[in-house]
Amino acid sequence: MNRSAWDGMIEIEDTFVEKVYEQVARIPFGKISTYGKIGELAGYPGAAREVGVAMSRVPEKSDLPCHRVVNKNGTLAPGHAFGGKEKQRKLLLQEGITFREDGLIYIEKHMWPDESGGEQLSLFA
DNA sequence: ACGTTGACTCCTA
DNA sequence: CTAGGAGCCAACG
Repeated sequence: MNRSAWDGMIEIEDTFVEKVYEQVARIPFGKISTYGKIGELAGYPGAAREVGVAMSRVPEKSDLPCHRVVNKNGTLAPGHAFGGKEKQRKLLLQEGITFREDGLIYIEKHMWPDESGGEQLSLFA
């Protein structure tokens, strides 16, 4: 088709960033993931830093749930996103994410994908 | 091709 | 908690 058909469309780029966006978009409601894990899922293990950069490049109009991506420590972004950590914390709270008293997220509780033993997926009955 | 940069992660102090 | 340093990797000028 002509390029006119792509008018206004984002160019299809098979880049690292593209795949990262896909993985982030797959994070289910009420779950969170880490930069490193997202990069790993995207096929770029160890590229946690670039995942962060990719997030910063996300257009505001995008529906990407970037607030569900946190660093492994359980802390939120320094504040570049969402207009501050407080806002991100609120977004996560609305999704049922629980925080510790020190403000850190229970990573292990809401981590996605859930790779813990697989006791949940084992049930078929 | 090279040097910088960065919403990372791990370590030490 | 903060402050460095090192390793890591892709995007960008």
